[in-house]
Amino acid sequence: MTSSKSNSPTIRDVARKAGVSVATISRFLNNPSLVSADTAETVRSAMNALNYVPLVVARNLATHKTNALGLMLTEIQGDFFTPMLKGIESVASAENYDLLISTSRKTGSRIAPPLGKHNTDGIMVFLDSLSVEELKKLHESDLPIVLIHQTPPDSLSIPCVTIENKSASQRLVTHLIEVHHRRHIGFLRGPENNEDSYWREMGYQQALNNHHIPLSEGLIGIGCYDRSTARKSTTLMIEAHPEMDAIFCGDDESAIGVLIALRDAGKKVPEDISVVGFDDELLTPYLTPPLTTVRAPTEEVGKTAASKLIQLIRTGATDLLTLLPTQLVIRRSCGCTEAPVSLI
Amino acid sequence: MTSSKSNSPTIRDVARKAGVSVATISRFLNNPSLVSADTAETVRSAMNALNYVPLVVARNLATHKTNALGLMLTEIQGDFFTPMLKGIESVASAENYDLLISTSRKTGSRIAPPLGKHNTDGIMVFLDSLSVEELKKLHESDLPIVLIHQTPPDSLSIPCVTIENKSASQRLVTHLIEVHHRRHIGFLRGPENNEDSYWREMGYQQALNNHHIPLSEGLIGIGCYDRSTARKSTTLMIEAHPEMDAIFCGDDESAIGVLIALRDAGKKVPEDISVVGFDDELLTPYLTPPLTTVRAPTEEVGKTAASKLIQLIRTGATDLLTLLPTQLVIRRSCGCTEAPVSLI
DNA sequence: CTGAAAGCGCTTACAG
DNA sequence: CTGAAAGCGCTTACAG
Repeated sequence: MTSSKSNSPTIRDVARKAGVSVATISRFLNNPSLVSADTAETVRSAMNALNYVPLVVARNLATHKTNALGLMLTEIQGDFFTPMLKGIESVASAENYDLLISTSRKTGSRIAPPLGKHNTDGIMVFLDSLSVEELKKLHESDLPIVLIHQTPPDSLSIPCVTIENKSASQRLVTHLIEVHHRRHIGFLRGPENNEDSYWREMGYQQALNNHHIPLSEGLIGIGCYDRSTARKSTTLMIEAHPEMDAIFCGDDESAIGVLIALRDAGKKVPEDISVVGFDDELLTPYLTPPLTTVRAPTEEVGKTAASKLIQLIRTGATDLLTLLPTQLVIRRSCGCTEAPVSLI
Repeated sequence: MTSSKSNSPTIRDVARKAGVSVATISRFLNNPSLVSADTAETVRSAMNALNYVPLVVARNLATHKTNALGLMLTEIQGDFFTPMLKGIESVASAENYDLLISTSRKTGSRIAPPLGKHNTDGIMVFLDSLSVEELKKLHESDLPIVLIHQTPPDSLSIPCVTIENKSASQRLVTHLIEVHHRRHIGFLRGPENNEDSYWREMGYQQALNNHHIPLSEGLIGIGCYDRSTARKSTTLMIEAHPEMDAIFCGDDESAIGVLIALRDAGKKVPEDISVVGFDDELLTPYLTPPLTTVRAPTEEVGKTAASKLIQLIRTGATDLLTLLPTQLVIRRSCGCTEAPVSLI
């Protein structure tokens, strides 16, 4: 016989059964050291007998916490998503936070935004899933926020965790120059305003500069992190610049389009032209030839973002910028001839 | 100046500002038709002026709902995960449910289970992320549950959504027999007790039976939905059964291991031996040769599971079993010689 | 159509 | 170490 209408026992039922006050039950739940050993034992068995589970929403209302972390993204897709979420979930659950996921597509005209102070203790914002205005508004509401793969807009100082793009790109392009003696190296940009792409381009420029190779606008192609744009851009570039002997793709998806365009144009990779990418997507070892690229530590990004957010929630502060290291993955599309790698 | 300590305005603040009672605000929020047009307008502008957002936990406590759907899984990984989650998220958010994700790894000794009545209106359980006992307990607590890719244990009648495995497998094996004239067809099982694998094997048997090909235990190999187990199994099988001229892999991951084992053994695919898989993972078109397989409608599974769960929550009932259709994807590893498919 | 009031199940000063 | 009581911000019969 419980006192509530629903079949779940409440803290009151446990208190009655244990012969103590609800305050004591609450203390036992939140800070067992506050109750005597005897009482603790009584409470424990009463809880077991009733199969009691505290109702989190009641606790949340009383404490003004939600114990939930939010993750905001534009779309659930792509190779990065699974490892990133895996990283986030692992630290969230280790720290006893629920994880709330939301996609920013349809922020239509609902009264409450999908994620905010009302249902979350803090949120992670992936790429530009939120407009600057929305971000500003949330930030001004004092909601703890951590940005992922995107630095904050001008005036806002919001912590950000992302990856090291420039130096890896520079090393990769340097590899093309020094090891494979490429001099006419193209670059395929990512979408407009994409920061990863920006820094990858900076690394590319730096490598060329260091080797006194002049930049050529004609060797910079438009990309969108997608295959078909890359394919078209590549076709145009090789027509205009037949001397091009390497292409650094802003990402692996583009690299796939590039490989196809080159095949169609009768160019051999890597004999005639080197192709390298960025991201190390799962399928890159299976491409023909296997793609030389840069591995981004995406799961680590997820973990770090969640950790920083929790730190921000708990202490009110955390590092403003965390740059996670990336790593060259040399396969064959650059011109190297490794022993065949086992894919298992 | 708000009445609460936190900086967020409460329903009380809005009521004061609008010069009405909190009940009216609440009504406006939940069922605007209950308030007069005039009042509605006043309330609306008061809400806007204060930038009011209802605190969901308070509402949840009052209504005894959480407005959240839970998703329970063993691990965040694999090709299926992203599309499944995408499907789930799309219907959850369309129906205004929050989505809570939890991994069952560390159900250690915490007081509350990660997902349950206390934080969720209902949950989806993927594969065997919950023990039969846990499932039973949750089900007895009257929590709405939908199983994904797994039928309920004996006594429990819990709705389930999964895919059609048997007939697709049968068609695929029939294709090997009728089109490519294979007679010594091996099968690589998935993990013990995996239902998908069980039905795939049934389809395999059925196809053989229909063509009066005797089953041979020696042609059934052990797999675990992973590459290296499949590789080892295959090596053993072809040694013992050099006459084997086709292998139906319980899944695509295994198919990768099989292809490697066959390459190492000097067998040509598909000339000497056909290889087909199941799942249609993203990288299968890039394998050598491109893999013939079966496409599972994973995003659809996610959508359907979420829809059924919501229906169950709202009406108290839904279909006990939903079987989503699958589709053959013929590429080259079976022996077919299609025109090369553009990968864009 | 609207308001006053009780209640949802917790937590947490405040006393003792 | 423990209890009584107020409060968290909503919703919802109950009256009117």
